[in-house]
Amino acid sequence: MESKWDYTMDDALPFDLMHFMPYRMAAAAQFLSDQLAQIYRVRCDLSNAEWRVMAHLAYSGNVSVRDVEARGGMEKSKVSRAAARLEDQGFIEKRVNETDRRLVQLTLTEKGRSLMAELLPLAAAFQADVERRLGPTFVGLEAALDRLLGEKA
Amino acid sequence: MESKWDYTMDDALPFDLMHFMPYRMAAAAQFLSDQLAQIYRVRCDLSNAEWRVMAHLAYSGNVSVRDVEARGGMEKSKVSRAAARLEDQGFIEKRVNETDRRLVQLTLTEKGRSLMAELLPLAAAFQADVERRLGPTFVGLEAALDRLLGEKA
DNA sequence: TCATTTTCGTTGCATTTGCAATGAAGTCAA
DNA sequence: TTGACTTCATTGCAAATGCAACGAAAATGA
Repeated sequence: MESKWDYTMDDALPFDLMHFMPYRMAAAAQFLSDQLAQIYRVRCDLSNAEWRVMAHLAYSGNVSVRDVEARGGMEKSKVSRAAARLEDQGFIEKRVNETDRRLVQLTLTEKGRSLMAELLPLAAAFQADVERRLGPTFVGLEAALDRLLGEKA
Repeated sequence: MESKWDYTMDDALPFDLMHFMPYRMAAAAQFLSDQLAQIYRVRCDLSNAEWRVMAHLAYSGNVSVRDVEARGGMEKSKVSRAAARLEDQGFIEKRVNETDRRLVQLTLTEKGRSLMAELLPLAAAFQADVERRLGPTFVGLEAALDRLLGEKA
């Protein structure tokens, strides 16, 4: 009880925000995300959520809303709405999976494939640029992310 | 150099999303943020934005809205609103800086200091746990984040 | 078989967010 | 000093978000 109320800002804190991992990781993610958005926003005005759905489709061919939710860590309502917007813009097509009629299969339209044919090289170039900028530390980052994200799966 | 990033639209997997750095970094940041929130949400119901403002205050003593915006990479309106909510809850106090009356100085109240006295050890323990989980890869992660975030400053 | 439970996607609703506009305060230069 | 410009924080507003509720479809199992 005493220590709780005797806390003052003069105490040495067992905490250093600038080296706090959740903080740094969020900052780094935001940094990269902003840079990437700046790149593809020159060519189209996809939101971050829409880009991620498109990337999943380019990666996996055709997937259900559930797939994007599970593998991408996005809320299903977020995926659903991003997909609706992408369909309105004519980039993807939604159709019921005849094997399991609960599932909605998302597929790129010709227009969507055409867009990604432009965007993916930009994304690849960005990835290469990140590797270049990180230099020798890139390998260490990959190892750490493998380990961290491996815990989820 | 030939790499996994070469592709054509006819390939089954034209794009290796699972190794795309912005994607992985965002996933890792989300992962850590969720785990951290789970820890401090047992003790209070701070939003992520509110937690970040509190952390800045505990770290820096007293700061202006602008300071949190600049150093934390948060939108100033987000900071402003988080600060308003924290003031309503009695965790912080807002007062005009008499030297420059444009600035709003944020300071922890006694209640706020008390809360952080409980939360910071939990944060420190979480940091230690992350280090432990990452093992030898932790050093490499730190180096990469230094390099990446160093570009901003 | 048929009732129960689970899975999947959408939607309603309240909250949060980003962006632009605003106003107050400070700075600078003529 | 004045007037134009800049900086800081807040707020209005539209869009995005998270969560819970819902309905349709499938799986379960008795």
